[in-house]
Amino acid sequence: MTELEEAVWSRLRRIPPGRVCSYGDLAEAIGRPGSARALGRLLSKNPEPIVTPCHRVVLSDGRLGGYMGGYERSSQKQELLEIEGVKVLEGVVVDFPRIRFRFPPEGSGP
DNA sequence: CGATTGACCGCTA
DNA sequence: TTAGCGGCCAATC
Repeated sequence: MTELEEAVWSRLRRIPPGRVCSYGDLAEAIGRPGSARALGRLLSKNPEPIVTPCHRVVLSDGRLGGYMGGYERSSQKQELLEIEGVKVLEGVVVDFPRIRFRFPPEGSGP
């Protein structure tokens, strides 16, 4: 488990149910703005897809993006989100800017 | 080592 | 407004 991966999982676990963030948001939160695509690569090999809520990470325009290795399983990503109360229409998170989770500035946590 | 790949992002036509 | 395209960074070949 690399240090980068650990940083990613720990931030991911702080996103509450019913909220989502973008890959770019996550990248910024771990102090690596611009590495959104690289993070997607990491999430694609997420060892524990349920405990680590990688389904709460979507594209910056509100589209779902991939899940568990590719775009094929994004429907399952949608189901998980809807269970948490996130509405999705036509593969797009409804009202994405409003339910978007803002990561607290670094140092404000434990 | 360099080259390629991928669950992305933002600008341009 | 909607497509397309290049750039980005970390892992893999």
